[in-house]
Amino acid sequence: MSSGRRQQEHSMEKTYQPESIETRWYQRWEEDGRFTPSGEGDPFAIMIPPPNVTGSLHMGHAFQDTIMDTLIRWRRMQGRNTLWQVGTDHAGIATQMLVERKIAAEEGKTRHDLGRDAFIDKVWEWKHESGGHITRQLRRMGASLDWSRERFTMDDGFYKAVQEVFVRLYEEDLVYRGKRLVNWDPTLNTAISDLEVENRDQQGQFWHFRYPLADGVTTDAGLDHLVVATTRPETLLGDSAVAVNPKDERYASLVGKFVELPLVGRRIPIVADEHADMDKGSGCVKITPAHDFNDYEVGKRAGLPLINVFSKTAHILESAEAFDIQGRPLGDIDTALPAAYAGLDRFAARKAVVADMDAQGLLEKTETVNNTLPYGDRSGDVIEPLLTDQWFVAVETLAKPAIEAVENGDIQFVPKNYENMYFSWMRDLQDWCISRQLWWGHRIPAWYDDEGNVYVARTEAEARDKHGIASDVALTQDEDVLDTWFSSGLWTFGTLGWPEQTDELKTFHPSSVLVTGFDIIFFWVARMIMLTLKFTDEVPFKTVYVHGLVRDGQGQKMSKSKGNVLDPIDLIDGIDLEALVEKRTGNMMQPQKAKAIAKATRSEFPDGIEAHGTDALRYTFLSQATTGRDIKFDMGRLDGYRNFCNKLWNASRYVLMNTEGEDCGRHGEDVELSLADRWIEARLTQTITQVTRAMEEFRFDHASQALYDFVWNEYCDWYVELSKPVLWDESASEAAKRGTRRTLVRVLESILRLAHPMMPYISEEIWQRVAPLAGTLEGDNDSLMAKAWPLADDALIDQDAIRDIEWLKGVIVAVRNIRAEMNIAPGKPLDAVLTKGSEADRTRLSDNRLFLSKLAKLASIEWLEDASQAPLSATQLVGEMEVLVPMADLIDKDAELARLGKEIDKQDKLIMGVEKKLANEGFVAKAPAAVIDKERGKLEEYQAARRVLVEQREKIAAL
RNA sequence: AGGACCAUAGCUCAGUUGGUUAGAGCGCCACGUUGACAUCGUGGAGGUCGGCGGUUCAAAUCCGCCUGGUCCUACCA
Repeated sequence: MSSGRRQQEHSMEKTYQPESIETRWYQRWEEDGRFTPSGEGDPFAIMIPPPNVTGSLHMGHAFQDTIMDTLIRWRRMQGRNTLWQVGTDHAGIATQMLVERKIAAEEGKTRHDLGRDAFIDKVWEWKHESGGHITRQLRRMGASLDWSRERFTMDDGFYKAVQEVFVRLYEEDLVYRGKRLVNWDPTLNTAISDLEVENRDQQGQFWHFRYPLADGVTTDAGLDHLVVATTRPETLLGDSAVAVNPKDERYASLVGKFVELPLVGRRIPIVADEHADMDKGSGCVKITPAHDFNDYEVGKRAGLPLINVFSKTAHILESAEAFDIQGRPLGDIDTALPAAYAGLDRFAARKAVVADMDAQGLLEKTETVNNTLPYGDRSGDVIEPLLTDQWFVAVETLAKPAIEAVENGDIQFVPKNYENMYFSWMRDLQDWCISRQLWWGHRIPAWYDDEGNVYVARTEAEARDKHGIASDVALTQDEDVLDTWFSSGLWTFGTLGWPEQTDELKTFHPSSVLVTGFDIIFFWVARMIMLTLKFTDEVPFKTVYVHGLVRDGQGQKMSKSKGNVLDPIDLIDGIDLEALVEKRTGNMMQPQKAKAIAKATRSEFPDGIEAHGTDALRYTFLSQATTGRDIKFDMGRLDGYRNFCNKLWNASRYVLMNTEGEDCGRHGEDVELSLADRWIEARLTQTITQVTRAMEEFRFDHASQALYDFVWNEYCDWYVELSKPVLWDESASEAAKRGTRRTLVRVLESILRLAHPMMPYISEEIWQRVAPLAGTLEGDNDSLMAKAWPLADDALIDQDAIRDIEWLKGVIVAVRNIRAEMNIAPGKPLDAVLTKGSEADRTRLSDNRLFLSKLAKLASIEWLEDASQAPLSATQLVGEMEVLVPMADLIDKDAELARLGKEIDKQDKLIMGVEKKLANEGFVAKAPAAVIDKERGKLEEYQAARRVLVEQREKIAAL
């Protein structure tokens, strides 16, 4: 039998020590192949949003992975054929930049120094070196991912899938190439998508320029010029018109006339276009179709030439380039630019243009305005709209079914309001620019001959074959790579072997749930839906669970520059203060902030961060996982759930100490179940129902809360205490002891099952010790992971037991209250008397005498038939019944009178409230009978309580 | 400018279809080392549910307006 792995310490540490068990269990599960699909049951699949291959785990990942793992473990226990697909993303720009920085630092070289092939080799090298980092961290989180199926968005299979999709889209005219205005990052020298642009507010200058009218024309007001305003004077060089609103009578006579473009001397027309806003400035606007998205549209409508004046690095060209709206070069336009500007970068050119306009008396005025500027979210550089050759996906036909899939409920968002966000974006979708001028990524499968003809095919050979191109004709492949989201858009089916029709694809697609952040709905979710519907005729997933951002305790976004980043691994393992400060201040982009960050860190974490263990971290995330809103990570809760782990651990210690080596009735021996036994089974059943329902509704906060309450407030606080008198009292029968041991063990075993999806490590560790006693361990290598999720059997809900225990608790709490109020030592044995109760109360007393005296620390407890015989006592009410602790000599008369007065006032208020309600005719006439009865019941209850207090007051006053 | 979400105890948050004496954890106060646990136990204090108005017999809950906050989209020539 016991292979070394089965052997365990039989004694448990006094406090829970997560670090000693977590890694061990993860390795064991992985070795035993417990993360692979069982092949039985209904399929349940989650595809992990692939993290950047060279990244490291941040709080957002940890949160997201906890939710996915909880869902996966839960469904696995329910007997589903469960796949959690793992993989990483090549993350084009991010990874390329990272490696570029690395070789700049280490070798002082740029990627151009190395050349494309050598550079890409370096990236692969880096991938192999660092790619395991995040997957190791995922393992620390306990994520039960199927590592045997790990994928990468640039592995061979994905390469095939990407080529296939691109080629098929091209063949259906859904991918096209064209010279279009795109968001251009002059630092990275690549196009980026709208989504990668971050708009930032700032103050800018607003220059008003005079554009002289040509041919001696004057305005109605008699001026020889028009005034246009701009925040980007350098684009003047590329103006191809001035627009006025067609309804603007001031300029009606000028439409069709010309202005002479200052500095350049080009004659440009005055056109009428709705884009010009009559109420803004002069009502005239300069039109630069090659450098502004709105102007591009005006240019399209008015048939204007596109005049590009920028290089790819946003420097002024020696002479401009002119194209028509289709991107064809135009020969008949004067493209000369003033030599003085050639080679200036855009900001220097701006200064120069302003200065020159001013010098010529053409600068009417300068204002300071607030405006927003587009920045590249990777480079931080100002984005320039630039005319370049790019590949696009025509999204209109793809968007339609993608919208319908959500409309008709094939895909559901949780929470639902994100559907609106999705619709509003999808209804107004621009064609998706998918080419990037990068080296790291899927190279576009298009080849060109010397004449510039393009051939799209899966391989060069196929291109030659298909188009009959002789082998002596040189073909060169497109230099560009595809947007990372193009390949990750294929994630749900690409990971399952598409384009092959694999068994996995048939079994696990569509996947069940996508767990993702709202910030990625446009980037990823929408594109996945479009591409997946197109190529599989299936939705990629049935449910999208959208979670919020993990922020710090103050609600700030976590960022390196703010110095408020928490590393999930540090929360698990702990970190000392110096290491934490170093981590937060080392290697900063803005070193001047280091001092303040170090100070803030020292004050927030004077002793560093203690180890909390993975389960406590997971539980914290789950308890804070309110759907769809950001979470402020609460260190206090993390401590609290670490304590919860310890509580569970110690309750288990108690159970083991009292059951190991004892008869727990696991072979069907006779048992006698106590009231407490029946009660805890009933409450367990209710808890199973609650937790299961919460999981079904994705309310992990409710699930974790229900379990926490049950474990701490019911099982530990009451049931364990109630088990002690039975186990430790000599008079209890063997059958009763056996019944209690069996219940202790069985309920704990069920608790561990309920806890497992949320807290996999501690539950497994304890389960291994408890399962033999419960008789649920099957074989040496058994695991809680493989056990069934508990089913609620409503027949076990014994309402009488629940009522009786509530009564018992009531009496015990009443005595404790008396102790506290009278300032009596907790350990001092008291005599108690019950009176004014019903027959049922009397029976309960005789049935529970033992429990009452033990838990309330009573020397005696008696039933008094005639309440008028009661000695002077401290009194508490349990329903109608009074709990009395005789104590004539101990009462502080004045203090007690004051206290009773306050209590009576309190009851008076309650009584008045209810009486008022009942006196309200509208209420009596319209409220449902049940509500009215309830109010009447309350009234009686309050009045009874008041009577007791008044009697008591009279007695004491008479002393 | 349009839209979304949020505002409940000192802090972080629950509060299902309107009917509770409005809850939990942490923190705070008092007492306490009884044989699972001081990462603990017992008891307690603390909220006019952001403001105003409306619907209703009844509003933390539904509606409108306002204030404050977070975010998204668009625009800023």
